[in-house]
Amino acid sequence: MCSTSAIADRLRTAGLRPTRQRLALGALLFGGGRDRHVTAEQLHAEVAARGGRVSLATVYNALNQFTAAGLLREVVVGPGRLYFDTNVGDHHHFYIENEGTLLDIPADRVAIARLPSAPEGMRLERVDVVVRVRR
Amino acid sequence: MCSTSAIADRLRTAGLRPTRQRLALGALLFGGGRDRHVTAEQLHAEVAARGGRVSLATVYNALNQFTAAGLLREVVVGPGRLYFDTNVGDHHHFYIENEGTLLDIPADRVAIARLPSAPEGMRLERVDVVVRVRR
DNA sequence: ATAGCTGCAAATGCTTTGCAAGGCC
DNA sequence: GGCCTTGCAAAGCATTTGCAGCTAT
Repeated sequence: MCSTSAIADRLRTAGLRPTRQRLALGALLFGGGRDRHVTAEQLHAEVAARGGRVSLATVYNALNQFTAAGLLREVVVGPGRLYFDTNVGDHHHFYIENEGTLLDIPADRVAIARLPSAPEGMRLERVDVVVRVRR
Repeated sequence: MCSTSAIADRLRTAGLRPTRQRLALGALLFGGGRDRHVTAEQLHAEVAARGGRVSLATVYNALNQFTAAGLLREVVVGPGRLYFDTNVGDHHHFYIENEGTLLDIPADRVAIARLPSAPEGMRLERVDVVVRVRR
């Protein structure tokens, strides 16, 4: 269920060539079965720790391409703190400020009532709820 | 109600010396009577447009000091997009993505039901709701 | 007088880009 | 082969910091 070929298929379906680098990153991101929140830096370190050789620029490029393809979602919690979330479904986040850690909050655990409608002529893109906590 | 001396008092109360630079910034931020959302860059340009001379570094420092003193609140909507909000009360935001504009949503226009409690041993800091829209 | 500010420029941190070399179809 | 990718290094932004000189109290 998380073989290399499954990831290759996933990339191909998204219109991305399954190169060695993208497969390595994809395996780390999607191969574990559970959802992840990573920064480019973290992912780069992980690949390196497993003996992979992918430049940081390529990690950034790949993450952006994965995001554009709908395989990932960006989560912004602070200036200069861009996370990529493998959970692209509807959900929200806890952000542990003094650790820099993100935790998913399933969409059905948060109910937003009485959200004002988007201003005149605007299309709603997404609603992000970030619950900031501190240990 | 928005004289220079009122702003000077506000700064003094916050433990900040009412210097020429902080008064100029304070007048732009708090003098208009209505709430504002600005970036350091924008505010710097505004001061310059009125003939004021304040360095960008000082604008950043002042905004951070105002925030620490509870006069402003930071709003993060994207990486490298740090806004300062003169409305320090409980409320949320519309973010118009293709304009880079923020709009306040009064707290009583949004009701968050069933928010999961903070994980074990964590103290809730704040809940940020950003409604991303696009024109 | 003196502790606190300011300005400048340099440093920092994160992310993007340009371009030549390499790899997938 | 041809076009997409990669790697490296350099550029780009937003923000912070170090330090000498200035200023409010």
